[in-house]
Amino acid sequence: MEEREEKALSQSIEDYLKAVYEVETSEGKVSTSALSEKLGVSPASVTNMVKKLSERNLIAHRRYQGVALTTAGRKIALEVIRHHRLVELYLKEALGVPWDRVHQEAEKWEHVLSEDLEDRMDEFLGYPVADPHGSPIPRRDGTMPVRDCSSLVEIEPPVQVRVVEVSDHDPELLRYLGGIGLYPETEMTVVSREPFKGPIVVEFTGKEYSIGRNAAEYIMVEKAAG
Amino acid sequence: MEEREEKALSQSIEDYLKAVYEVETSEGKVSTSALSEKLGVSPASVTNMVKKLSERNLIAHRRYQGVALTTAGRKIALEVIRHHRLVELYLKEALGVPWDRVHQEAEKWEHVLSEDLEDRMDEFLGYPVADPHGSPIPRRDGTMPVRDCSSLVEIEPPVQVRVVEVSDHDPELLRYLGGIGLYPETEMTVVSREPFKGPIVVEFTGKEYSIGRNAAEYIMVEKAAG
DNA sequence: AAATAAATTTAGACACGGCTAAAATAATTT
DNA sequence: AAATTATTTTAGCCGTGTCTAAATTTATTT
Repeated sequence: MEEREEKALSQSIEDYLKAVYEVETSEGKVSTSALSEKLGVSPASVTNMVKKLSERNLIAHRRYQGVALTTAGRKIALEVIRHHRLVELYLKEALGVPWDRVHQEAEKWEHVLSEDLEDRMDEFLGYPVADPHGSPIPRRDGTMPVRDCSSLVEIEPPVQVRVVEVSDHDPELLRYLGGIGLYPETEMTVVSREPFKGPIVVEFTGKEYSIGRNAAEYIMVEKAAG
Repeated sequence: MEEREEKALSQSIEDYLKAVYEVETSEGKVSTSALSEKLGVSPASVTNMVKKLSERNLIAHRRYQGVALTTAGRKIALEVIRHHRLVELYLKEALGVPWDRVHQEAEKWEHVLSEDLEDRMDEFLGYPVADPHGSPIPRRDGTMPVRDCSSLVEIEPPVQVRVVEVSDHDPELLRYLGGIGLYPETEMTVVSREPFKGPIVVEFTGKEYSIGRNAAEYIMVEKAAG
């Protein structure tokens, strides 16, 4: 019986919380400048908003030291991400939107999806655990599936791997990978890793492909046939 | 080569233009207070916004006299309404959302639907001409299908009619009508119209129903088997 | 036609979420 | 350790879209 108001959150607030979660996950620390870059706003705007979110107890802020999500903030971030990833998969499965475009659409849809429609999409999709890029979909209870995978650049060839996830940060990369048929679930052999930051050579469906380090960095894999 | 900027319109602006269109259609004249009521904002706010829309040449405004859409404004209003109605039908057909709830969801979705997704939904639905309540869906070219129908209260019994449209302004009414199986396309006989503002008696699927004037007012029909 | 009532507009304020420029703090060089 | 650079915060401004209270115009009574 405290001040549980369940007040509607603005799209901006949802975007900030999601960004904090994502930076927290990929960088560990969440600096003002990292958020500024991620959200495409000025550092001053971030500081401004951080103050508000911290007054609302959605994040914790130590001046000049960066921010971290509170439990309440993390819950909301995960809800937004769940919406985002469910929508991505829904758009691909139900409406045939190509995987390099679902992200952009989901950025808007994630903010207008009711719980009822979330459930309907979830059911339609058969309670999926990952979006079209292989990113895990947070569960309804606000927990995130944990996985064990590593970047393709860290793999010691030769070995058999399965693609788990591909970063969706660059549509161009997605089109390239889609073009050669490399998706999550694809099983392939890592043939070699060329020296001097050369490409990683992989083989699947009978063909060999040379994948540059830049691209390989964004491909997460796990050892196949464990 | 004038000042065609294709600037993104805010959700508020879209809501105002849609409201002007709807009031224009149902009342003829569009007063500040009618918009105020429809949009749930104060009359002063309406005047304020009207000024901006009129500077943008989306509506024409004569002080103290009301507003009217310009060609540009009408085009946008119809695009928003097309989105709204396509989404309503899509939610019902693809996700099984009951017809008394699609309106509320569509109010949010209409503002985030890309042209690409509009087309995909349109195709999925087989290029429909009406939403779940029977309201006509504006065409892509910005024209509105014209129809010839009248309110059930104006019908002289006895006569055979087909339901064309049911107002979606009240979810309660929709649940009631859905409960007795009265939807657009339903064919029925208007049996009698009781005097002293009594109910209209109709018959379909072998049963008779007494429909109060209040409800009947919101049911649009056309003569069947023309 | 004058008085009253209703509708509309103006004036001024506010919350939100952005911005730039300048000040404060932290990190890195030299 | 002092100086320089980079990061973060503060201060103050702006546009959007809302509000209330007061003034104005139009409509309706009497």
